[in-house]
Amino acid sequence: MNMDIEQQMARFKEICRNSGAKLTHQRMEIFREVAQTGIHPDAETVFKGVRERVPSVSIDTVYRTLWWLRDLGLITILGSQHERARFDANLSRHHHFICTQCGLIQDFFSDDLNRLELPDSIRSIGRVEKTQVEVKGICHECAADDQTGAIA
Amino acid sequence: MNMDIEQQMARFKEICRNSGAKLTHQRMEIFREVAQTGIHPDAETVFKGVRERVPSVSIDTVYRTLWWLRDLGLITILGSQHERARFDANLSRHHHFICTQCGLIQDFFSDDLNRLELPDSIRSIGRVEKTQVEVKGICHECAADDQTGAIA
DNA sequence: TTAGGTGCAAATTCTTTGCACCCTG
DNA sequence: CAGGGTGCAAAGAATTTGCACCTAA
Repeated sequence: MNMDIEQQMARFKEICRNSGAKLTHQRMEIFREVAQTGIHPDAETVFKGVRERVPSVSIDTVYRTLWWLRDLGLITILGSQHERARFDANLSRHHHFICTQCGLIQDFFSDDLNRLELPDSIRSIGRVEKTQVEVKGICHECAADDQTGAIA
Repeated sequence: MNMDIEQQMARFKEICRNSGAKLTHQRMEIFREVAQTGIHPDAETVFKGVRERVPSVSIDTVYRTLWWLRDLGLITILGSQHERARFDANLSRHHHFICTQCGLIQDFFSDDLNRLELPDSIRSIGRVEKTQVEVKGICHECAADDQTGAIA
């Protein structure tokens, strides 16, 4: 189901090299930490784990590296992005489209999606209270902005 | 699809009264602000909106009220909870079970869910890059802790 | 060698808390 | 009138930044 850790490390090294970035000890250990755990750690947790192997590592390097890994597409971030809490008063059954560029969260509705069947394996994890589909992508407005040729 | 705003306000007032809490001007306007917008605002955005109508309101009241509204079940919070960014190196297709009590995020897999059909309405929002199912609930460990009778 | 990367410490930004005063019930 | 709720200001977290030194290539 998941890539072998050494396979992931190899892929990481290759992408890193290709991007022209330096392959430092810290970067390798930070990526390894995220890749080898299944717990979806936050920055602090990654930091503590890496520090066991690289005692001199600093929290700001962990942050810088995590965002850099995201930019390279080697890791993803849960939630809308690396964003603050956002609130929703719509209690009716709905789903979310999240623009990964501007942070827009747009509701959408679908009876089909409301009827989703979850796999049995869920029961071994816990009691389900709510199921929602989360779609990530680029909203039309951001797509247009990109074309209009902003700085990039 | 969505409750009418005045209907929502009425429901809010009732739940508020039933809970024994006071129905203050601030609380009403903060709830109204979240309920009347579709943009899933963050705390700062709610604050700015409410301040137009209640200039004296303070940001800490907004935070306190938002968490209180969540506790009453009148609003929900997007993302795992009101939590920090969390990272994921598993790039293969998977879905998440999120425990709303302890913050556990557990991956699960399902070919059926991978084959989800999104409604056409999605196309009017933007270009889809990734679709994931997010299941929220209480994990077995938390459920067990609750029984063992902690403080509550 | 040398440009990018790191660690440190300080700055920001976001969120929470203590406390005196205020207002709903 | 009483007790919960609010605003203020200050404290605490979480995250980012400037800068001098370090190190992979």
